[in-house]
Formats: sequence, C-alpha cells, structure tokens
Amino acid sequence: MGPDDGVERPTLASVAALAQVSKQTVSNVLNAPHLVSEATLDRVRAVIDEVGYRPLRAAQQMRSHRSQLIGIRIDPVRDGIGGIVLDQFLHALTCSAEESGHRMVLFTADDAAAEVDAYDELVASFAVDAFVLTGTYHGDPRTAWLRRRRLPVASFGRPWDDPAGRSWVDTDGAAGTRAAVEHLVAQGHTRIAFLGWPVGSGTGDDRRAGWVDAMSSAGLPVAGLDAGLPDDPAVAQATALGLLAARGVTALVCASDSLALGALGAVQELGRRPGVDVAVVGFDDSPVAAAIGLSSVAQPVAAAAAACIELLRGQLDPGPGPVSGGAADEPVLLTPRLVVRSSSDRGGAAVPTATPPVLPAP
Amino acid sequence: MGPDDGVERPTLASVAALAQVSKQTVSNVLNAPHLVSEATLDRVRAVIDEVGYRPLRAAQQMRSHRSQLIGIRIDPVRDGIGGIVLDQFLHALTCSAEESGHRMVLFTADDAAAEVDAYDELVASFAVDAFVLTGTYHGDPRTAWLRRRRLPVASFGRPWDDPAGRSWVDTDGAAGTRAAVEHLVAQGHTRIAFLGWPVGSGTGDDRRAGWVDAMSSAGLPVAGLDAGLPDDPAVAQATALGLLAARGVTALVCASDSLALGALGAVQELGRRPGVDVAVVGFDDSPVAAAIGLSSVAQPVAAAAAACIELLRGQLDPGPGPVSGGAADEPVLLTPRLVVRSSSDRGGAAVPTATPPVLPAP
DNA sequence: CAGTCACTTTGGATCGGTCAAATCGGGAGG
DNA sequence: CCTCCCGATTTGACCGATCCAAAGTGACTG
Repeated sequence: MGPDDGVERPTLASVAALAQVSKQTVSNVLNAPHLVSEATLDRVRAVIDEVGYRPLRAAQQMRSHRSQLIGIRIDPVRDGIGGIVLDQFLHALTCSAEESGHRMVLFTADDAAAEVDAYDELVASFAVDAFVLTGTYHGDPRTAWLRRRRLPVASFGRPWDDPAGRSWVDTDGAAGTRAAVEHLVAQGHTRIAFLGWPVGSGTGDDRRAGWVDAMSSAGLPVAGLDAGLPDDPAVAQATALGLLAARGVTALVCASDSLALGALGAVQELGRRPGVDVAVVGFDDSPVAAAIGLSSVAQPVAAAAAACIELLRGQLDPGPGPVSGGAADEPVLLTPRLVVRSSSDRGGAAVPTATPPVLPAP
Repeated sequence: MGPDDGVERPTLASVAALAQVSKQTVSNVLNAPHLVSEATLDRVRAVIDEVGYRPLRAAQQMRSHRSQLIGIRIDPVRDGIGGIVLDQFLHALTCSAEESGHRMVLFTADDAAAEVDAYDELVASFAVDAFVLTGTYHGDPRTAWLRRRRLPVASFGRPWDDPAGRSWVDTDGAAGTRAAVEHLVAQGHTRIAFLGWPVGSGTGDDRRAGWVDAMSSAGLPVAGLDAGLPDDPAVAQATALGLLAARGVTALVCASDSLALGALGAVQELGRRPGVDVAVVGFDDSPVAAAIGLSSVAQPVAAAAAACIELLRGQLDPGPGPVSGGAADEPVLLTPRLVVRSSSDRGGAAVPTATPPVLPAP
C-alpha cells in the first residue's frame, strides 16, 4: 500500500529541500542535534521519517574513512562439536554490533599467513574498521601484525604469548573446571580424572589448571588421572575405558563435549549407569550436551561478544568520554556457568526425561 | 622492513600520475582491460603492483551503486544440532562469494517481520547488493517482499508456496531418505519406520515423501510406521521406544540427527545392539553423527553455496553473456549423499572403532 | 546606536572513484 | 584527397555525504 517502489532513494539534499533548510542542517540534525534549534529539529525529523531517509554509508565513509564494518574470519574447518561455540559467538557478536550501528563481515583464510593477507586486503580497501579474532594460540602471528598497523582489534581468547595485548575477552576455563570438580566432590566423588588436550594449548592448559587446583584444594590426588588427547570421541572412549576400569575413577571432567561424549560411551560400554555410577562433565555446553543430558560448562558467549564490541568501541571512538559503565579498555575474564544434567547428577535420571510416546495410528 | 607505515594511501590519481596516464585509464585497466592497449596495460599494472594500490570500495559504490556485499541473516536460535548445516553453509558461501569479489554481511532478526525491516535498512543504508535466504517455509513473507523490490535473491531451501520464485537451491530430501531406505532394504530390513516432523513443513514433507516412495517401490508397508514429532531427542526416544517394542520395527529413518539421536537412545534402552539389531539413519550429517557413528544423509553444502552465489551473479551481472557453464538461472536441486556408519551397518561395529587406550603414567 | 557574543544556519570544497561524452591519431573506403 | 570509422585515451561532471569557514540572527552591553 505504501508508495515505496520505483521512487528515487531520498538523499540529504532531497530531505533538505523538503524541509526548506540546507543540506548541512539536515546533517547536523543527525550527527550534532545540539547545534540545531528545537523547531527545525522537529521539522527536519518529520521529513526524515516521512520519506524514510537513511544516510548512505558509502558516502559517509568517503569522508569519515569509517565503514562501520567489523571483520571476522570464519574458519574453514570447524572442529565439529566445539565449533558451535564460535557459531553462537558469531550470532551474539552480530547482535551487539548492531546495537552500535556496526555490522559483521565474514572472510576466510586457510592459514594464519593467508589471514594476514586478508587483513591487508580488507584494510587497504577500507572495507572494515576493526577485527575480531578467535581461536588465539601460542605463536599466533596475527595479533602482532594487527598491533603494528594500529588496527582496532578485540580477541575472544587470550593472546597467549603477547602479554602486551590488552584487548581481549576470554572465558575463565580454570574457574569452569574448578566448578565442575567442586560439583563432583559435593556428589561424593573422590577419584576424579581429567580428559584434556595435550599440554601446549593455552585453552587446554587453563582448563587443566582449574582441575588440578580444585583437586588439591579438596585434598584429592591427581597423579595418573590426567590425560592429554586429541579432541576425538573415539580416542577419549578408549582412554576413559582404561581410567574407569583400571584406576578406580568414578568421575571425569573433560576439556570439551567431544571428549565427554567419548567418556560417556566408555561408561555405557562398561555397563555402568551414567550419572549414578560414573559422572561425566563436558565443556562448552554444545547442543549435543543438552540433547544427551550431559552436564557441561557453558561459556557466557553473549557476554563475551558484548565485551568484544565494547573493547572495539573504545578503540574506534576518539573521545575518552567518561560516559558509559566505566573503564572498558581492560581485558575481560568471564566466569562460565556449570549446567548440571543427568550425566553427573545422582539424584536425577540417567537418560533424558521420559515423555509419553506419540505413536502414529496403526 | 617494508615502507608501509605513515605513507599516504595510494589513490587512482596517484597511480595515474606515476604511470603518466589519466585516472580513467587506470580505472579501465581494472574494470575494462579490453579497452586498454597492451603497452599501457603492462605499465599501469606495474605501478599498481609496486605501490600496492587497492580501489576504495566506498568510492566505487558511490557511483556504481554496487557494494559487493551480500547479506545473510544469522538466526537467533539455532535448532541445536541441525544448526551446524547453516554454519557449514555460511563458510562455503563466504568462500564462493570471495571468488567473485563479494563479501558476506551478517544481520539478525527475531522474526520474519523484523527480517524484512532489516532488509529495508540494509538496502537503504548499506546498499547490500543481494541477499541469501535460508530456512524458507510455508507462508514465508520474505521472498515476496524481496521480489517486489526486485532485489537479487537466492534461497537455500525452496520457496514452498511461491512457485514463481526461480532463484533457489535445495537438497533433494526425498532422494536422501530414498537412499536411506534402499540401503536399509539391502541390509535385510523390512519394517522401516520414519521419524519426522509434523506434516506441514516443506522440508519435512519432502523427506517423508522419499521414505514413502522407496517403501512402496520395495513393496513394503508404511501404515503405522510414520511419526510426526517436534525436533527433540527426548520425544523421539519415547516414540521410537513404542515403534520398536510394539510394531516390530527394526530400522528407523529420521528427518534429522536430533531425532536419530533419540532413536539410538531408545535402541540402547531396550538393550538391542545399534546397527546389528536395529538400524538408525539420521539426516544432515552433523558432527554428532560422525562422533557417535550414526549413519546420516549429508547435504552437499559447498555445492549449494556455490550454486547460490552463481544464481546471484546471474542477477547482478547485466549481460546475458553465454559464457560460463551454461544456463545458470534455473533452480538447482542437489542430490545428497548417504554416509553409512556403524548405526546402520550389520557388517560394522556398533560403537566407534576401538583405539588403543592412551593412559597417563600412574 | 554601534560592538560583542552566543546561537543557527548556510555555501562551497572535498573524499576517490565511475559514467558519458569528447578527443585524437591512423588506416580503410569512396 | 577527403571522409568515415575505430581503437585508445582524456576530459569534466557527478555520486552523497562530511568538513571548514563564514554569514545571518537576535540579545545584551557600554
């Protein structure tokens, strides 16, 4: 019903003409309202609403050299189950970015070198204002390169070997595994093993440290209960089998849901009841965890995304305005939340809650 | 080492000056090389390489009204396991888009109405060139709106109730379930049930049709073997339990991996061996399927993404040039691939292949 | 009544490309 | 010999916003 097809896109000039003011005044209405009197403010705004005027980002970018776009690499290989976290993160980022008038642009790269090339390309054509990094690791060349170029960056994951980097957000993995151990101790477990990744990955070592820490706080031994594996359920199942059968283990804290899935497989293979005889806790709270009733440590993904955007805004905006919340240019370490499900709850069922069968008519 | 900081960004004009030609010629070198003589082509290109010139996207967009950006909505709620398909699709899209010099921009929307608003916003201000739609459904208002605006669109998923729409790519779900049934028949099964969604979703009905089709081709009965459920493992488990216990079912074809996961739970609850006593096949080949040895129908995600981009290019480019592959402006229906794993393989193991345990030193 | 000042509003230049039309030398055709 | 045409290149306007400087209001002062 609206007269909205075929008509020319409204421009600053057309709005100005309709409101009988100059282009600059319309621009001020949008970017510096305090410079405009109430009367004209109202009049111009009315016209803007009526014609549905929206400034053209490209034209703004021409002069301001700001695209309002934030780049993020989307990985070629997702590590299966764990990849879902990045997925949720991506969505949360998009939401947070929209709140400050930004949008996320995707790009790909096969390796770190290619990623740096992509940065170059994106920056040179002024396609993006800033970057969000994920999956930082030891020896990561990306942060250094970006800092040298003085580009606004926020990383989800600590820049492990670049302590100078201050623009990051991460989940306190140690706090997560600590919470898992404390929960298991409260359930009466004393032989609690850790199924993690090989030593050397920042994230993995962080999660392991929480387990070690909580175990010693509880006066429990860790010797021989610590495994470092690739993130593969099959390998995890074999290892868990050994731990359960030969080491008297009754509970497993895992560095990922993939590993936990394997651990659960071992529990079933041995005919023990998950949650009752043997408890398993995963990490990342992937949809699989929810589906099979696996307890898991959930990363506060939305908060992490919001914090990333906040960090970027701090670097993009010029003014040190003491306005918002407070000092926002510091690293952010978020505490994850343990989601307890049947796989580690002696009071609960070992399998998902039974629901009345819905059989088709014969 | 490189002289790459502090220096002014090269522009068309600066390149032109260095190469001793006009701006327009440099522009032609990049956008219409056939108009330029070999000699100057080489000379200008040399300068471009030397100074590392890259055109400013915003400036190009200004006159050409082309942003080289393609918008795609990223869903607020991912339906858990199934969401991974969109995730892979997104990556594949990004790759394909880059090949033709485009980039993917994300946006969010809580519902279809909000999504249409988002289109409006993106088209008006960011001048996104095109959109990719996912998750089309009956009564979907999006395609109609976009067509009214004559915006280039490609949808992954058929526009179920808009037969006029010709710009879509989809997986032949019926072919997928048909393959699953044929595989199960070859394994000697005769009581093959279908665990799907309630009638009314285009995708779900498509997958159901393949099962019905293949069953009747094989001369097998379908009466009482067809269930329509929400996409929830717990519900699926309860229903599967009934089908297995009371209807003599020995194999289940599922419309999703979530449902299949529930079905596997039922198999285990009854103490039957998955793959040997009861076969289960899922749909979408999510990472979970790979992790737990679930047979599943894999969508050709990368091909779908490439086809979407191809469709968009057809709508974006002006010329009907009979160059590439062939008629590319037709809908594309891709045949999925059945990935057989232990959950439906009587010759294989019922659990993931055993690997030598890697126990930590005591 | 002129002079200052704060507050609004305006005009024109400018960002870095692309578009459309004009220019220019050099054969082919009459 | 002149015209016509064609490929190669140049010219100048233009896209739609922002930036800067300057000009137009009143009110308030000395």
